[in-house]
Amino acid sequence: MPRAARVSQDQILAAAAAEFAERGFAGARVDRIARRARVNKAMLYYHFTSKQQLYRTLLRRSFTLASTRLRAIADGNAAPADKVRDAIAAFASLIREHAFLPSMMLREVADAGVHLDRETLAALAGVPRAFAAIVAEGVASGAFRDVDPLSAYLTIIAPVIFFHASAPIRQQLGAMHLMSGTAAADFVDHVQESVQRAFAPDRPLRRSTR
Amino acid sequence: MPRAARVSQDQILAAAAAEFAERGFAGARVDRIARRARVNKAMLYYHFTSKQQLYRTLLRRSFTLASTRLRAIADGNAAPADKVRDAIAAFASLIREHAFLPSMMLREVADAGVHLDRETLAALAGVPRAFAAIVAEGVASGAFRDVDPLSAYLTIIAPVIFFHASAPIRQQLGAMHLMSGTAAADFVDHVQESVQRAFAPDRPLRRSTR
DNA sequence: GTCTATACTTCGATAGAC
DNA sequence: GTCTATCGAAGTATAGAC
Repeated sequence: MPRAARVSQDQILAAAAAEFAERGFAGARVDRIARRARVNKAMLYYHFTSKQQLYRTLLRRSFTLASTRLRAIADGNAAPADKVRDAIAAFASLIREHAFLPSMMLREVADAGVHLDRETLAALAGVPRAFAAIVAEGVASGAFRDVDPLSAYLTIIAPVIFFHASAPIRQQLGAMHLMSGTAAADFVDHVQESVQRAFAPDRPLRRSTR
Repeated sequence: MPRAARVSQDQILAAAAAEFAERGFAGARVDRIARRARVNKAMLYYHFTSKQQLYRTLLRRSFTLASTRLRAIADGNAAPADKVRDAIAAFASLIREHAFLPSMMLREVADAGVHLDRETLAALAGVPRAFAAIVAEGVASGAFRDVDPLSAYLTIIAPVIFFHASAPIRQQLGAMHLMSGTAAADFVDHVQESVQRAFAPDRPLRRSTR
């Protein structure tokens, strides 16, 4: 692919990510995406079939990346508690790299996935699947109490996503003196610590040799 | 207010709640709201000034109700751990009564609160404020370890909202054999249990007399 | 209070020149 | 590959009869 085309495509994807995160699929305006990408609308439609395809491309890439990284952690040989710690850190890292993800995820969840095709939905499902493998391993080995893997996933991913996506509204409430602030790093620490305690078995085992 | 008007207004509010929850503010169509309410569009604009006012009215009512109930729990004389339990149960109850809330909250958080006026934002802020009072009391009395009240709130409200709002997409993933299911009651139990463990002090105190 | 009809605007997408 | 101009559909909101 020629360099110029690649540049345009990346500009469009970055602009679309920002627009979709801020406004959602229905609220996003193709004109605004083109303007933000500094290309005209016809150029956008030259590279991408439709608003929907642009949207799907963005999410599919992120889901695949998240899934790959999480699977690598799950397949490692660390203790389950450490894998969970690493998984939470991995979510936080991914969000730092793909700042549009939290907002887009909240919106797509609320939209029941209607904008996603089969392939993108499958990529999405790979994330909880990989995380659940970690939890199941920990439960089986006695490192965790008997927690439901999917519930465990949701109690972790929801706060992390929600915290990041809610930064703007929390900032606004802060400016109105209606809410105090919490730093992102402190929040991730809180989740890390809370999850370790929440998953710990009633009579903690001595860490087994591996 | 005449009975007929009241009926129309309630029909419109109920229809709007469903439409906004399914599609979000930008995706919601006034025509669809009117059709769902079985009134025509002019009737809707007779009772409500605009799509936006309808939206705000819905959320302000829910926020105020949530805030009132939570404040009642916070002001009670139960032990902090029990107040937290009651608060989580109260969130679950409110959601059962206002099924549109989880989805609308996710969307509004992603939208940074742009559709809300000052009054509605203040009502929203009352919810974490009331919950934080419970946590602060528990931390002060030694019933909880030193958790940040706002972080504590987010780690509870996010999973509860996310779980409910994600029911449709999880069901779809289940139908595609990409994810297994979890019952709502089981999930609330998981949150209850996890939070008690996450908040517990390192050396649990004997329950103090009051 | 309730309706039909429609004004006015904005959007996604495309045509066609270069 | 990139542009300007524009089409047709769909949206919010209102006018005005009853």
